[in-house]
Amino acid sequence: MPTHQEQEQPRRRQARGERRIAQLLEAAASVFASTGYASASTNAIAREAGVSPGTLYQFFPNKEAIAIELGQRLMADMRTAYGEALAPIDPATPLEQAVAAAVDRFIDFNCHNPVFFTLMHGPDVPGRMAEEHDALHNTLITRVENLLSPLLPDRPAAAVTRIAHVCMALYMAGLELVLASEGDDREAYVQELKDVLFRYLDPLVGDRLRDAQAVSASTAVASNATSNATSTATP
Amino acid sequence: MPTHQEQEQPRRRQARGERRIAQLLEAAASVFASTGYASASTNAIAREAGVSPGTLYQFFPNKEAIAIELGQRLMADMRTAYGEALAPIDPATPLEQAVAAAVDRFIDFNCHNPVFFTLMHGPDVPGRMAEEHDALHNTLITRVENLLSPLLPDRPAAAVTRIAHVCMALYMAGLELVLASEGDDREAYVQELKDVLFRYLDPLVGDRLRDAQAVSASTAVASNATSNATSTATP
DNA sequence: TCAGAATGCGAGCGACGACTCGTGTTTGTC
DNA sequence: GACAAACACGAGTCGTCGCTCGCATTCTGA
Repeated sequence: MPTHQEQEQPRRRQARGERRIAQLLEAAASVFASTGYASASTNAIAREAGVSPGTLYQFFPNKEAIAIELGQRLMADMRTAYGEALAPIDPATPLEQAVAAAVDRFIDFNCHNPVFFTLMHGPDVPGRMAEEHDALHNTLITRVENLLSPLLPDRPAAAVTRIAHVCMALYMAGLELVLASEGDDREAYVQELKDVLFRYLDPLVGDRLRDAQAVSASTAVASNATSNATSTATP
Repeated sequence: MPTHQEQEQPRRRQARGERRIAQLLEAAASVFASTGYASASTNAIAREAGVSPGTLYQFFPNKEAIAIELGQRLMADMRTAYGEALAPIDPATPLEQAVAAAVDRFIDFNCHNPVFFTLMHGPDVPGRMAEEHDALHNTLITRVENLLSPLLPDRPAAAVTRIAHVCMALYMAGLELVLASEGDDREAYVQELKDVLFRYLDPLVGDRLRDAQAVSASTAVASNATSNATSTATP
């Protein structure tokens, strides 16, 4: 009597199949990003990928599984892309630079993967998709908490959590503006987002890091940042 | 030859009909708020209102028209509720209080009309609904611009517009957090939102208002209603 | 070489939702 | 009371969408 495995055994995929899966996920990313999850039809995804509806269901049991798999791959990409960006909290670097660096990385990732924002922000996520959504959100919240807690040693945990939620919400709001604009406007919005986060957090951090920030404190108010646009990669 | 009116003439409504319309709009508000616009079915709205699907279509040509009418009534409500809250920019009151008052009013309205946020924020708005959506958004943006422009006389118009967009985005983000929480948490988030907006705007307003407040600014500005800020404001 | 698995197709099924239509009831007006 | 218009009903139509099924084609391993 063989082992009766009720779960689906992972059917052996050929190289062709893996290619199709990548193709389908890319198509799904495109369709999701342009029309949202709920409005995206599986037929449209299959058409975008250049295959038949039946072929799509050879690799995914249902529409939700496509979004789940896509979300997981995006999370993996994000971890490898800048997983270490949030982890180390260097108390030596001034807050303004830390915020700017974090924002730059996040924005960069989301500009290259616009689906991510759609899946994170879309309210039209049924069933198990919502769990994935929440899990992802909570992961990010926890990260921000870990980043903030050394800077806010005096606050109760609930306050730190709340501040983390506010930071996430502010970031998502700014990201929406950034993704909706282009060119110089986009860079300007990025700068505004940095300003918002920095000015929000700076008074909370208090006098702890005040001395380290003394270098660039005076330039914060009067700077007009519309001219220099060469945002080269900072080493 | 009689006047061939291709457009639908407004059929004479009885009192019963007006009551039904209000009933249906209330039901639609409930269903939209709980499930979103796209996921809401007209049958569910009719059921919520306690009427048949056919009755619903006696008063609205289609699903979109329900949302349109609902949005227009909400806008009217908002205008009467605190239409004057944004209009007068009293330069004597400190920025912090002005921001707090505006936030309190907006939050209050949205807590009593949760549909408003759904219709404003939902990405699932097809066809003509999007126009209405944009129109409403632009109206609010313009209001914020008019509020800000006297405070930012030195900035170019594009910068003021951008700042207004940022303020709106920040407000919407904060509102989402507020609506998702309850009790003390909700009040705490309201306070955070006020802090965010104030800290963002305060450095922008800069030393201009600081002087004006010390001098107890001349009330000459308060009388003009829609003066399109002639950028050469003589200090 | 060849059995069997993986891949691919696309017409079609079942469910659901926006909307209609024929019919009956209530209301305003003469 | 009579007539028309407004109101109300709910079973039914039509289109869409997620998903299936039978069958053809390609690949793998022995």
